[in-house]
Amino acid sequence: MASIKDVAAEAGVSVATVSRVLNDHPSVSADARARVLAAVEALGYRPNAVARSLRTDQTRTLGLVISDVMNPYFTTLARSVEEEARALGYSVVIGNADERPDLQDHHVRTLLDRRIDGLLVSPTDGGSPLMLDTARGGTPMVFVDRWIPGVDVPVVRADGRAAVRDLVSHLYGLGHRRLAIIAGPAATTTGSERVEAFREALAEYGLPLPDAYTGQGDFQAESGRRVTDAFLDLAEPPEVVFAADNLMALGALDAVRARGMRVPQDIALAAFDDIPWFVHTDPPVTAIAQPTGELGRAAVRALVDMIEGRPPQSVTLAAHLVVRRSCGQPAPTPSEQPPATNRSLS
Amino acid sequence: MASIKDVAAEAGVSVATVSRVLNDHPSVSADARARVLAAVEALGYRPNAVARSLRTDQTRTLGLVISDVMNPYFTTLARSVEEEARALGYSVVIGNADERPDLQDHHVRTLLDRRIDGLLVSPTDGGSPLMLDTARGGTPMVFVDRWIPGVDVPVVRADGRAAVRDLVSHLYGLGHRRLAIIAGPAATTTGSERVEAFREALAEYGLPLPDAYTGQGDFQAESGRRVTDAFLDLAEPPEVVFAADNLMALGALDAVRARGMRVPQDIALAAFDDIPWFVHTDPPVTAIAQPTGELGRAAVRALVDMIEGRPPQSVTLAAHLVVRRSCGQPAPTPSEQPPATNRSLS
DNA sequence: GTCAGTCGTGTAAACGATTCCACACGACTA
DNA sequence: TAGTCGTGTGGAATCGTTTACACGACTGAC
Repeated sequence: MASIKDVAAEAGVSVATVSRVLNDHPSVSADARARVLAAVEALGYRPNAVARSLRTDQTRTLGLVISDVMNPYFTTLARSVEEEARALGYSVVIGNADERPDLQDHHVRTLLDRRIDGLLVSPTDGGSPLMLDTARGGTPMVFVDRWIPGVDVPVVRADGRAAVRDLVSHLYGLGHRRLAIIAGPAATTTGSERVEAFREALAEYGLPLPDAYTGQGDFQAESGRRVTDAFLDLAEPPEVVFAADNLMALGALDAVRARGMRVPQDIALAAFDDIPWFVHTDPPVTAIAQPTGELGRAAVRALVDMIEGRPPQSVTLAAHLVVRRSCGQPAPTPSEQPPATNRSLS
Repeated sequence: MASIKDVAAEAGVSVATVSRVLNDHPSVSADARARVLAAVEALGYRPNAVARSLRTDQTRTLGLVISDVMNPYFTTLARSVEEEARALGYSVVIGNADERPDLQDHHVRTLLDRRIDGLLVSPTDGGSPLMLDTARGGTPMVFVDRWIPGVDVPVVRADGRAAVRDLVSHLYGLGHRRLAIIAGPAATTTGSERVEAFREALAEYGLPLPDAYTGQGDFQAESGRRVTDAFLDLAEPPEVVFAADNLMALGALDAVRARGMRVPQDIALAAFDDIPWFVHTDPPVTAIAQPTGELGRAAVRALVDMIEGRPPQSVTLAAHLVVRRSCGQPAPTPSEQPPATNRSLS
């Protein structure tokens, strides 16, 4: 593969001049510029990004460590992150932690070794030593969706508090009184916050949230299945199950179906995180939708601000309730017609 | 950030010795090794992968260019690719082409500039000049899922021919005679092959595939919606719509629902690519399942073989039909109980 | 006609690693 | 005792860039 030296030789100039042309530095004669450009064309030369990064100490690359690629929420997030980064002249390297702290650390370490310019993380846990060191250690870093308390890093996230209150109000209005939740890992902020918001909202209606009605999940489908099974085995099962993410909702749906029971007749279901498929499940699932695309874009902007020496902004956006039929109410058909299935949620 | 020089100074040895310890080269005394390791520990030193890559001319990184991150099929593929690559000591950088040839080229170029060791591609089109040059130009490359005919690059893919025949047989058995297909872009192999297989299977049953019944989609939900709408507007609409991928099936579902019609009573639906959500849609969707995970793993193995100088193997695996209720038959309930929603399809 | 300032260019020093080569030092062997 | 060999080590070149610095040629002001 042709190097800058070959181009210099071909154009009859020094490598410095070639480099100047490539980075369009002003002081290059029109003649030299033309010759270099011709040589570049002739040789099909492309600058070696590795060498360039070594010299300039910047890679124009952002790392994004997400908790689970199989989760449509994170997939949407990744997509918007890449889009915004590309618009800003950066590329993105994604690491999938699969909700495993060890894998998360693996990716963070690999990305750091690669000398990425900045890191976007949606932590799977309360923060490994590596993560904490990285945050303190000067690497530009932004938390997105989930964050780690006590660490001085900008956070871009959605606040679901109001939407959860709306959900509880909706459920209460339908006559439900025994409400259960499938929580995410307590070590994640989204895991604990959603339970907290749910508990507070219930309290406003004078409803309790007994321990038996808070199942511990891990944001993956299997755990939703397991927890729902346990709920269904109770002497007095809940009337509603609220899954703290869409994958656990899917698991819950599995568990209910496996018993030959029906949603919402036998048990109601709601989920955090709306996704296109929820429109077409049986029944369509009532969910809390996050402005995922905007979250991703805002996170990239904050990170790039940090990298380029501008003060970064933490951002909190509102989530909102989307009512469908999984909690018992007939769908308000007009609003449910043909929502743009794919992109509309972002 | 500490460099190898700092470590050398701290340990009181030369950088050469540090490097030898790091790459566990045999000829280093136990004493020197211990001192270096201690210095590494003390300084929290991590080798700079950029510098290392420049010198060794390898990045231990694979590029994966997929057609659409929002498509669960590719998401599953990406996951298995990363897993296998990690097991083999490589990392993966994903580029999402969003079914756009220009974006695909953008990612290929970026990855090449980064000097990745090898490229895994699922091409969105018939091959841009860049793609063709890259393939011929000696960069280790493997096509996965889709490929470009006439290019001498190993291909790892699934053959859906038999499964499509099974599907048509299933549909014929249910009494359906007017079958339509939402095709993918003709420039992609999966786009044209699936139509071909469908047409051949129909021929075996003496059924035609009129032009009016072959709609042109682009593997995205919106096109499925549009094509289905057109089908439904025909004087004699088809009895079955077969979508060449899961996203277009989702769009088809949208279109049908928007008219207040029902699947399968008013029109039947089947899809290529099975995904966990199809179990829970209304109705559960009959689909052709690919061994996606195995595809990803085989592709990585082929690519790494190529990179490391071993002869790579093209691989073709079989897809199979999964019957659910969207074509009219009551589900064979036992097999449909609680299939592991998330991982089982890979 | 001299001097200061531009302008375009090239030389060479980095960046942080790996690795070839030479060499010092003991321990053998002859 | 002298020569040979093996072992561990360091010096220095190298990978492909960018960029500080120096330099020669020209311009315009005095």
